[in-house]
Amino acid sequence: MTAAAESTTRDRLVEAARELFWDQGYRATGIAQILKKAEARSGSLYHFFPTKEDLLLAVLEKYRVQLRPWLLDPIFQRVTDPIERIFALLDGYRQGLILSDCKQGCPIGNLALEVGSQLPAAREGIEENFRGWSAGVRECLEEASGRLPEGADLERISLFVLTTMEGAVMLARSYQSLEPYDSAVSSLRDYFERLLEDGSTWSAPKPAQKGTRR
Amino acid sequence: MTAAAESTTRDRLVEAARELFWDQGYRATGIAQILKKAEARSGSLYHFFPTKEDLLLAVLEKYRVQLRPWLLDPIFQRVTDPIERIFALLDGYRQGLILSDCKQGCPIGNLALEVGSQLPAAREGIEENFRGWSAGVRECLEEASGRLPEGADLERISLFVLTTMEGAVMLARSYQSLEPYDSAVSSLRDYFERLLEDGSTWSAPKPAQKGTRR
DNA sequence: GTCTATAACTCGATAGAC
DNA sequence: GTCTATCGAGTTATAGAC
Repeated sequence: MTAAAESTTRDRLVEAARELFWDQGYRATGIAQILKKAEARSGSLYHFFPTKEDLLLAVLEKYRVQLRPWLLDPIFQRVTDPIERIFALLDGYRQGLILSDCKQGCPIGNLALEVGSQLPAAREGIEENFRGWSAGVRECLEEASGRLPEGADLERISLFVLTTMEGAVMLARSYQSLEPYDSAVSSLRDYFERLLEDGSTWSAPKPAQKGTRR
Repeated sequence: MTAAAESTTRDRLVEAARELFWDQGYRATGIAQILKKAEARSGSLYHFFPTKEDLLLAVLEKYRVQLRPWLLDPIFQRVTDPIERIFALLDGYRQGLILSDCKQGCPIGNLALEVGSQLPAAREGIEENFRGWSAGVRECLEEASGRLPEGADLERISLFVLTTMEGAVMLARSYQSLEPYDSAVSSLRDYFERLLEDGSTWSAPKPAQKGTRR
């Protein structure tokens, strides 16, 4: 096993499964479809993954490992203000909705509702992903803690950001519209402004997105 | 019709499908399973519903029709304060999580992520259900509008409540714990308290707030 | 590790008698 | 409107050669 970047059969299988599970869901994706996309044969797949569920676990592990380098780090590098980092993260999901015409949402959230209650090992992988995501938000909050009310429950707020994102993505997909997403983010922004106003020098909120505002 | 509700085959099929879709999801539920639970044969099912998707649409229609008499009205009757009605509604979902050991969530939310992007007719039924739910919340907000900041965007807040509920249920199931649910509801409560105690005008995010004093 | 072939089963849906 | 019988396709997974 070298550290080189050549795509192994295993990698192609996991990546193909990742994309298809995201597009169609876990059950709606057949093994045959994964094999075709990965340009592999069933013998290879079952050599690496005894069952389809094991493949799902590998997908969740990939998400977990790539969370920082692929999702958080690029945003944290581009945006410096810790609070704006949170909203930049949310804007990333907004871009995903735009690119998919509001059809694709959060891959972890999809799996959470589809298989989270039925496949215990997968549920754990999902929980780990959520914990990693909210930990990223929490770091932002800690950096901005001076501007937040003293004693603010940062863990609670970071969970609230995740809650809002997942709920908002669900509604955007269900309404086939960005409106409920923008609406929810605006509400979250409003909440943050009311939090920040409490103690602080924080001023001039950025012109977020043009949601449904009256 | 006697007072004792005699269940028609059609009703039993829809109810069996509703429960199974809620428990297991749409794809994970087989026709055979539905037939067994409903004590019916495939000839009957396909007499009423040409496809499995048509059965799903009937389930969504049932949810839509029963939303007020089964979900909203009992709560509105029991709780009078309009803001507390909203939190009583959220507490109802909490009870559902407790009863199912955090395994069952919102049946509409589940279907939204599983089939919302793939079955357009089902997506419409899901959207209708969400609209009905948030309209119920909106009525509460209108009743409490005197206590909210002037010009508050009630539509946006009602969508935010729905967003929070759906996101919170997802996290509770994923964490197998009520904690993230309670956490999110606490955050929403905090938001409402900040809105309610704000006697001044709606301070929703504005491009440039200048000299806003409270 | 990868290949082909296929087992064993379930799926949604249909046909036609009654 | 309900019954039995079943179709054809699709499913996950396996066997065994290379």
